[in-house]
Amino acid sequence: MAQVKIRTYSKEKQLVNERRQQITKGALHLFLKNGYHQTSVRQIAEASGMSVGSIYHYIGSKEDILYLLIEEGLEKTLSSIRGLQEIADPVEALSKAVDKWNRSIDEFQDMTVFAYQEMRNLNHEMRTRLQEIDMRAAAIFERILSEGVRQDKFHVENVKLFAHTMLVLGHMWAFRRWFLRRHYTLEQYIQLQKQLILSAAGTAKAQEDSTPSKGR
Amino acid sequence: MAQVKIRTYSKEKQLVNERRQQITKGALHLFLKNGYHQTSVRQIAEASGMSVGSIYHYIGSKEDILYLLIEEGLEKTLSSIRGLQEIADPVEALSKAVDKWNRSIDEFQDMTVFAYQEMRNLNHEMRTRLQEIDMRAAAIFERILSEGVRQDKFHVENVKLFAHTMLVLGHMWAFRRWFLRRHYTLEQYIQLQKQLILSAAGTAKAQEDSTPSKGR
Amino acid sequence: MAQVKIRTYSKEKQLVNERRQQITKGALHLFLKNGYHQTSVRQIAEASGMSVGSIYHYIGSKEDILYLLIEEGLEKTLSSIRGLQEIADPVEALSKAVDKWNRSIDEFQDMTVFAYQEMRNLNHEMRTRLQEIDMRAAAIFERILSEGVRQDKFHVENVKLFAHTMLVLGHMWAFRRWFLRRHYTLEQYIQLQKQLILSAAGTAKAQEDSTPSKGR
Amino acid sequence: MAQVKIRTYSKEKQLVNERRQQITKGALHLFLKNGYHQTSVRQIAEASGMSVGSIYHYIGSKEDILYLLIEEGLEKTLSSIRGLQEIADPVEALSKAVDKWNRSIDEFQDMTVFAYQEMRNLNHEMRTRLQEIDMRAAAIFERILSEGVRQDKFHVENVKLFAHTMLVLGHMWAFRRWFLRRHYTLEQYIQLQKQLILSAAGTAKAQEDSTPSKGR
DNA sequence: CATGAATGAGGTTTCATTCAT
DNA sequence: TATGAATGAAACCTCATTCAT
Repeated sequence: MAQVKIRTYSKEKQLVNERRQQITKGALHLFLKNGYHQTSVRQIAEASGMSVGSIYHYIGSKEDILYLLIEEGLEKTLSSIRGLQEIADPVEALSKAVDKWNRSIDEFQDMTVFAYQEMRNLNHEMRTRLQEIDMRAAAIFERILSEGVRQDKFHVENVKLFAHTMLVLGHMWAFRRWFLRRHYTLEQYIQLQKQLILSAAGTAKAQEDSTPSKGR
Repeated sequence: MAQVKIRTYSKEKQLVNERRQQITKGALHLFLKNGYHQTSVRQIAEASGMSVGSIYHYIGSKEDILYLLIEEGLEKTLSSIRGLQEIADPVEALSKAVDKWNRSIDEFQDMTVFAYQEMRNLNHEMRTRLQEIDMRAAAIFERILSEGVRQDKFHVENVKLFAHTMLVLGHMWAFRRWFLRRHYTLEQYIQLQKQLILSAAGTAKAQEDSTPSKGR
Repeated sequence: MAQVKIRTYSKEKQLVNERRQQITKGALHLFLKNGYHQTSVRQIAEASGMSVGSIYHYIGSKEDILYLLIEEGLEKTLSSIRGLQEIADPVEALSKAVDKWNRSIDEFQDMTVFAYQEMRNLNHEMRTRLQEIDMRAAAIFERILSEGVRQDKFHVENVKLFAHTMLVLGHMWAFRRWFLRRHYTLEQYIQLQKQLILSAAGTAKAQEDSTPSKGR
Repeated sequence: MAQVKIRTYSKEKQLVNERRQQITKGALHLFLKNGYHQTSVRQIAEASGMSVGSIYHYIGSKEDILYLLIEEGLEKTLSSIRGLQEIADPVEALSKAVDKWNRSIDEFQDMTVFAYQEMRNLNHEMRTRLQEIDMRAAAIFERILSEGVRQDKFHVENVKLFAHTMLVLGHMWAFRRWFLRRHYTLEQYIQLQKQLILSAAGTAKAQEDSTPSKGR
């Protein structure tokens, strides 16, 4: 749970945050386009309108940039499903969760794929910290599912695994886009995954839902 | 569908294949452990008992090694589920497919994760070629599912997507092992995913299966 | 003989001296531990509780800090033997001089070694200025020796060289400590060098001195 | 006593030695003129007619170059006094030893000063290894002195320290050349140090020697 | 007087690939 | 066929110094 410490020579928190934003903003496009290793710090400097020296004034290493970028991406993705566990009806909550989650992944699809690919370049501590963010997303799904099970609306044997599976089915939209985009629109994908998830959760809703749309 | 052409200065097909095997075998461990970019051709040469010069005699670039390695890995993973579409009973076939697929992923988990992470370093043609292999795996699931739907054993709206989802749920065991291994054994995972898939497929079997085991 | 001029933007001599003291005090430990080149101005700023900007307010360059530091060190080392030429008996004076000199070197051994190693990084003028300090130490020995020769107590052909040799034999305790400390205590070293010097100076005292102690 | 291992990608010992010679030869002038830190590997590459890449084919780091250079210098300096302990007459042997040693130092004076200054930039193992070479020189002096003491020609209380002192008095000619060259020729210096050493060694020879020459 | 953000040249080292042997 | 020496561009990162505030 301990925060990842990133070296900076500045003591002004405000400025540090600003500049780091500037750096990650500049790096984002380059990283997504060319990958972490194929992007040089000089390029990042140029793209973010700073000098190389200044960059190292606010971060300790190139790795730190990668970390900050992914962290920010995960947090953003996560924020879309915050508060969904407050919805009273579990079926509705789950349905909305799938919806929001998939749209969020769609919005940050590049980032999502990127995270899968480049997280290996982070040290253990950083990776652990990012996995924690991931687990916070799972926890939201988990609570919805648990409530549904308690209300006997869902029949899910292992809530934790089910939650993670939902997470991954969202990610799938991003990392298998080379296939999915050829066959489905986001709307269709959401619709279909919703059915799959609800029916796997053993709810009657799944059947009703399946009639209208006709996939492709 | 066109084959990826890899440069070689040798004309003896037999020898070329042998040497390429030798190269990928040497590279495998290094790539999995340190990643593609962190592995140098010199290291690969050492590990495979060849000289750097010889390596470039049989391949055209470092990228080619990456390609060969992943291709081989995917083929191996795929081969575990070959022939399953021959099974008459779709429910049994699907159940077996999930079983085999997950065990196969488990066996090649490093390779699976690696493929997710490093495929970005391949050029378009190579990536396309590897995706085709992937689709062949999906096709097997697809045929099983289609047959089940035809026999009215499964109620799956979109067979293609369902097949891909099954693929990904297998991969998930590899790329989320940091989480899954802490909570489940492979057996438990297979059991639980089988239930999820069968129940999502709308088969009665799912309910029966769920009663005995109690997850964790 | 001209003083080395060091740039400052301040006109208050008092303050300049104070701040320079502060700087060299902060730099001392770092320079001795990590060397001149391996120490950054930022580190010095931190260690001396000043900002980088302030440092450059009172000195002109990093080189200046090196100069001030060594100058101060040499002056301190020198001050231990000041006034010894006043002693009437040349034999006693010489003996005391060796004693004091070696103890002084021992006290500032890190500084002594450091001066040998890093003086090369100073410009010609600075180096010359520091060599003058060195010669003042030699001059003290020289006067003692000359007086001894005049009184026919010493038989030294070249007084100047002998004086410098005495200086160096003191330094030796510092820059060969990796060897000397393994075999001798400071007391033993002083005792033995005293004998060597007195006997080289052709005094009878040397023989007497050599009998009691048995070195090691 | 263990050899310092220096990385190389070549297995041909002959070639490695040749190229390392080439490197150190190129570095020598630059190091002596500008110092270790002020010399870049790029400069060394140019000076030695190799590419930067090639340099790193034969050494592991810049530090290694420094080590090789100093080692070679010390060995050369040492070789001048090899075999002197074979001389039967200790007085003659010692006299010759001082002579040879000082001339050797004179020949390699830049290297000698350089070694004093830059050895701090080597790691512990390397430094230790170089000190061993130093001790081999001392051992030669030691054996001569011991033999003289056995024959009652010398009266030296601590032979080991005396030997080291002789070493240092030689070095002194190099690192105090800024002073010594102004006042003495090498011949004079040798003459005077010979007297000092012989008289400190308590031999009658010293007195005889002192009469003819008149120093300056 | 005091600060510390900003700079950009330059440091060491690595590496995929070629080519003469 | 096989070798591995050679290359040189480019990687990440540091640092003394300045100057606007």
